[in-house]
Amino acid sequence: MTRATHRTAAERPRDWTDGHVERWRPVLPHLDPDVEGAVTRMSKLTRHLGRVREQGVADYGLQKHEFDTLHGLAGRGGRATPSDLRADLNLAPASVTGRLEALERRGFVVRTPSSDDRRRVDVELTEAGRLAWRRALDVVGHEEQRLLGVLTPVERRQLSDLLRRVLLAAEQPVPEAPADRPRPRTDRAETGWHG
Amino acid sequence: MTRATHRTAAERPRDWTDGHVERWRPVLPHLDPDVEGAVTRMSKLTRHLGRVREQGVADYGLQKHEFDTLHGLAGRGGRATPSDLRADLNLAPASVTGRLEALERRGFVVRTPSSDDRRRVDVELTEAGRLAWRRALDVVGHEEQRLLGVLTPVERRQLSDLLRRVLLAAEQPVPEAPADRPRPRTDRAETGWHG
DNA sequence: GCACTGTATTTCGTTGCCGAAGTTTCGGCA
DNA sequence: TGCCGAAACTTCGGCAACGAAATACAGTGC
Repeated sequence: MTRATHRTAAERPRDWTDGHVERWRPVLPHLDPDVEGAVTRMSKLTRHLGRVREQGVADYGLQKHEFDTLHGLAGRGGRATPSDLRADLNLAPASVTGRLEALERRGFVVRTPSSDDRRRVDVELTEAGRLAWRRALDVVGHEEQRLLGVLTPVERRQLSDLLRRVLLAAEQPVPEAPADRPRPRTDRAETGWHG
Repeated sequence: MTRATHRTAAERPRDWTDGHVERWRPVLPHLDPDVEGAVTRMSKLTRHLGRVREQGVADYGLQKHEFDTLHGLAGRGGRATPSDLRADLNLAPASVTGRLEALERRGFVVRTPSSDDRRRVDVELTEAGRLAWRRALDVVGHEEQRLLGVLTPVERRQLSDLLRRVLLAAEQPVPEAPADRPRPRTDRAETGWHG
């Protein structure tokens, strides 16, 4: 397995991104192929998993965003506030309302005004909701497992660790605020990130 | 670099995803934390870069999708067909039409019916378009470089290589159809992928 | 008690994306 | 030549996401 990295470049199998980056080299010689390659692949993979999820959960009568919402809710033990979901799902507040409304119509969640803080709303997974989520659940994990399964456990750990270092940099709002530049509104784009 | 993995868990800095995965462990003990961690981080990072791009190019009067379209066009040397862009940008045909129309209104591209094959349309970057693209370009690469820059060159290569192996698996429509399960329509989700 | 600031959620209007259907053109084949 | 399936692009209808503003409430200071 790890032997693969010792192959010569000629015999190493190429993926779509290799071609993509190669096409760009002459136009933008200054960019690092490995940076571009890694970023492109992450984007592609994310999209791919999204599509698979979409079509996978469709067999259970759910749409991707519906499943994701149920999933987020289940991750909080079946009870959460819209704000929690907004944070977990990285969504605009308005979107959460829309999703919950649709799910409520289908009988997958119930919204009840919180009694202790009446600004809040408690969202709860119904039995039907939990069931739908459960049924669709396996399908989703399978593709991730299948893809990441081509790596050895050690490599998977490596990958996850490398990404963590990158993400830590991303979560750091401003690594080196030189203060000499006003640095235009980084407000929502950065602070909303952790949420 | 592997030195970092030898830190004790206690002193290794944690990112958002660590908390996320940890929250899920009790609910779904069967999933591999490294798979989940890697996938989550890629998704997060992709989203993050998207937001940064959004707000970065806004300073040049562009929206993310506008820039991306110009970028794709520039990557083809300034000339392409809608189909090319559809493939490169991973978009539905209808979306390409919409984007190009908006860009044409702004004078960034020109669409002319191809003369040799009159089903086709030639899309060409205007001087104004190329200029807008050029101006916004640096801003975009910077964040990628900043984030991936926390890794050493060797690590970046490693990351890219690991991802290539994963992506190769993704591009493989179905590696091992077990045939014991009917495996519902994988049609569009998989074949449309390379496009 | 009352204004004030901040937070939680919803409503509203707009936008981009997508799937499906439609139109024109191409290429092969009789 | 004339037909027919496939291809390239567009139009159409609908949906989900977003930003901004509105609503409702909590907590604080006076």
